Amino acid sequence: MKSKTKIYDPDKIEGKWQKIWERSGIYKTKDGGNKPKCYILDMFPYPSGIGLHMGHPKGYVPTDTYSRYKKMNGYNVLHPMGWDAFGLPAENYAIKNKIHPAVSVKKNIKKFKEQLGRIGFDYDWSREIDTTDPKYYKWTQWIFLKLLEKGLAYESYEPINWCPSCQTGLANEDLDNGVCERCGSEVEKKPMRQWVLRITDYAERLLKDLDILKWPESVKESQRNWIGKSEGAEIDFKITNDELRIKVFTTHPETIFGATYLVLSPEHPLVAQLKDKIKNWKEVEKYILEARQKTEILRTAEGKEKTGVELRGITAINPANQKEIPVWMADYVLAHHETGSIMAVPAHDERDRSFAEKFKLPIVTVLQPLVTRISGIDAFKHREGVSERKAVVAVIKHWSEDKYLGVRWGNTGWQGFVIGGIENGENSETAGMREIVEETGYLHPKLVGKLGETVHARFWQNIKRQNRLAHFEPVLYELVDGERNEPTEEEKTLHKLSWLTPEEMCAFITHDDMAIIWNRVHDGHCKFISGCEVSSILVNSGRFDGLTVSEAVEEFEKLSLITRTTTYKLKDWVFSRQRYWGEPIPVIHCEKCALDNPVGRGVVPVSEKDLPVTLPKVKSYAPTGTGESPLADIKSWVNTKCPRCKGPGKRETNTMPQWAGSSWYYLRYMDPKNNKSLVDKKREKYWSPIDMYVGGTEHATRHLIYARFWHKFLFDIEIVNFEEPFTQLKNQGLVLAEDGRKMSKRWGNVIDPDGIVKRFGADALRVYIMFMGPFENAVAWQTNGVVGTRRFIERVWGLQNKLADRKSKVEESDDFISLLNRTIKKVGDDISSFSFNTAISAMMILINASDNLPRLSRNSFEKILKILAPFAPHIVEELWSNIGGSPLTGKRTRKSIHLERWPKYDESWLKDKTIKIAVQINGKVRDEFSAPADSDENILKTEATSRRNVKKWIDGKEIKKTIYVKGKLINIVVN
RNA sequence: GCGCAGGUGGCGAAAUUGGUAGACGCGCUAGCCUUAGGAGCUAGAGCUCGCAAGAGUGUGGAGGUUCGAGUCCUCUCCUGCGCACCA
Repeated sequence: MKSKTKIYDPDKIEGKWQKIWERSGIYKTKDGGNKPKCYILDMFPYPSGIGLHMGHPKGYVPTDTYSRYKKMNGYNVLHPMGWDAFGLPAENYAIKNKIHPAVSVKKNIKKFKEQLGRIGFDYDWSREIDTTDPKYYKWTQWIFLKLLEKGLAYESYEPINWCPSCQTGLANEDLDNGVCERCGSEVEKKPMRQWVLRITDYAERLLKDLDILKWPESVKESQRNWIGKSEGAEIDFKITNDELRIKVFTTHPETIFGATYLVLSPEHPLVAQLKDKIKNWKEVEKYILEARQKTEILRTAEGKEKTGVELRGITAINPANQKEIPVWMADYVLAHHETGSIMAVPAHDERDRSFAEKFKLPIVTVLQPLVTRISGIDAFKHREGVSERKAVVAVIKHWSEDKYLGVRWGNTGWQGFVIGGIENGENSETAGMREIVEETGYLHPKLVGKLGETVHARFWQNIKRQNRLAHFEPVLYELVDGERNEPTEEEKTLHKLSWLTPEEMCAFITHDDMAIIWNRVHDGHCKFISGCEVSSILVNSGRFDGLTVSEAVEEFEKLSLITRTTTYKLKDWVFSRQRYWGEPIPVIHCEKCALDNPVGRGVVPVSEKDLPVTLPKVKSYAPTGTGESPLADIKSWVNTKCPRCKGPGKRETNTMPQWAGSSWYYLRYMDPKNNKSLVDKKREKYWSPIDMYVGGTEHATRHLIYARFWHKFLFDIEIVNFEEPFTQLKNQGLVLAEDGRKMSKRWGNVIDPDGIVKRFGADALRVYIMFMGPFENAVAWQTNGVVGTRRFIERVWGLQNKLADRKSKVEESDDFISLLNRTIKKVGDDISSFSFNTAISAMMILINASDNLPRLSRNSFEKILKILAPFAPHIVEELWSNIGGSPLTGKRTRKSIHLERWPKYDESWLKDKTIKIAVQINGKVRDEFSAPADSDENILKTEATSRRNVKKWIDGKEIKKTIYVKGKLINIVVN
């Protein structure tokens, strides 16, 4: 009999094992072998001076558990960690405190590593990387050289986003509603030289390959939005009496005949060229200046009220109908979007309509709905001829109630409104009057008005055995009174009439053409009905009238009226920053080479053997504000030899953005020490792609799109063997403060992981983080919750006192053994599906049950420790080692529990021996009883009906049927 | 406005995918015990009525399908996230 074990002291045992693990190297990963590989990656942290925050373990602890589980299941797991250490905070800290960023970064990394170490992760630290290490950024620069070589990096002089506070240019991705996402300053447009990466060349692939990724739908959707593909056409509008043309982009080229005016954005370059011709230049100039002063936010925040000014003296020719149309300027047209100019089709575009209405511009309808019956007896037969007919559709309102007349055509089952042909000499209104009297017998219809555009319908007329194309003119009438001629018997069988409320009418209508008309009367709630196909055909479009949208677009294209194009919202990646703390862009500017080759502007790449171009020491890290980085001041560094002509050259002084190093870091972990290549081909082939990538949602459109872009490029130049870097992605939820707000210094509600580890131990913290809610959920921190998981951990600790002696046999109940087996299965399944919270809940149930046993067998205890090992690695290692000693020698005879195999469960124990059957009467639970698992259905039913609690519900009633759900319940249906 | 997630006790949440709603944990209540602690043990608890047995009711709301609905269908309301005068 063992003596009582000492008190659980996480402080002691956790530190002890962390040291032993590190010394023994049990977490070192081999590159290769017979085991299947599994690459599990956490998004690496930016090592800020504040140290670890709760968000880090929220993501890192679950992947660590997942990693340990995979290892125990025979996988060769790569689970590395490193530092994304370039970036503004370190630089700003340097400016303020005059400490070189490299120094503070080193200090921060040390702190981060210690803090991570205290939580007990299984990282292979021999593969640690740091993006600011020249040995690392040599390869970041190398990738840039390759991009340059392939024409994917270029210098541009277009105006870019400039943050006046951070004193640097920014990419579109770095803006948050027009504001610098880092400091919140209003961003300006500033023309300056910059390096840009041609990410747009990859737009289509970046979009298409999203389909093969196992990523959260929301992240994929964000990326689709960001790429912003739109298919349409470009159309040139010639300016009247001028050689100049206005190019517009539209997603609806079929509406070209409806383009009644053009609109330029205030920034449109053509405006300057047209200045002399514009008669109201003063007014236009004022508008331009006003627009320039408004920020983008202001412009859009003003809502839907549109402003604009006509360019008097300028007109354009609509190439479709040669009509002269006015040209306007308005800020609802955005300069940076597509061509910065539009053809306005007010009849079919909401924005254009409100603009046209405000400024009294013509509105020409060029599309009308076409409904084709595609199923049922009246389905349109595409191969047969068509006879056309004009008809009126009369919607008739009741004289005193809010009801409308529904007509059912007795012989066809068709339900809708009064319909009749329009005869010679009639218009739709008069034809409708006549039809109402003829068809319904009501004598006093009053015309209310037409109901909008013609609705076309194609269907098969079964009685006449022919296709019909009907042009329905909808007209609304109201009856003055109910006076009526009694209809003939024939009429009565032909047309069954009923007065219907608007809701009833929706349900009554059988075809979409009628639904479209009804929606014009009764605003919009009528759903379209299956069996019909709704499309549009052209009208008011000259000889193209009657064509479908796709037919028209095809025709226009043939005539070169339009040029079909696909555009993307994604813009090329502005890649240079006028700051110090980043990778130097490895090129040299040479004036002599510029003369030899004006196209290349004298940009000469640093030769590969001279990489890395290291950051020099500077006196001042502060940005110069001139649009040049602080590097420009270091003459000894800037002035160098041109690698091509050996003449004098100047180094590029811009640096790369923070996203550069993180766009490929996952490859370096595979082969972190390689100084011959970025990554060894064999190793890359072995480890790629990443099987599980975990991080926060804030990287949905930047890091994840940049990294995919670089990866695809590296695939193209055959550095990597697979098109996508991260096959599976998961986002951990936020940790909110106890008050439900974000944790922030400002609110004083920050809980730091270190403090929790000190008070409760790393194992309790780990278990709590995973237990607090589903992995992806944002959940509020509760320190009391950690108390709960600490209690759980201590209960596990206490189990060693129940441990039976090696020699003595222990009888554990069937129930317990069954529970143990089921828990092994459930915990494994749950880890695989990232359902850590339910895995822990299952283990709690098991531990509670173990706690209630008088004695626990060694075998069971070991299994319990093993399934707990991925969650609470320290305590299980301690307990494992406690029971590992031989009672004779006292020597430790076993290796770490983390090198053990995941226990197997026994299928035969997963089934219950006895089952609990619930008895329902009409679906309500009234009783329950236990029975052997193999009980016959009839015996169970007999038992159920004979029970007292059941009898009182069924006595005197007729049992209509009895449903038995195997092993679960019996439902008795009575009336 | 468009798209994507979600709405279940006082709280975090479960629910084998159509079969006993609320497992597990926090908090709470009562009792016990003690080395007075952020401790342990036992019991209780969705809500309403009731001393209780029990009955009614209950997964944002309204309908529907079904012997049976948190789960499926229709409509609707609310919350979070992304995009947004996107041509």
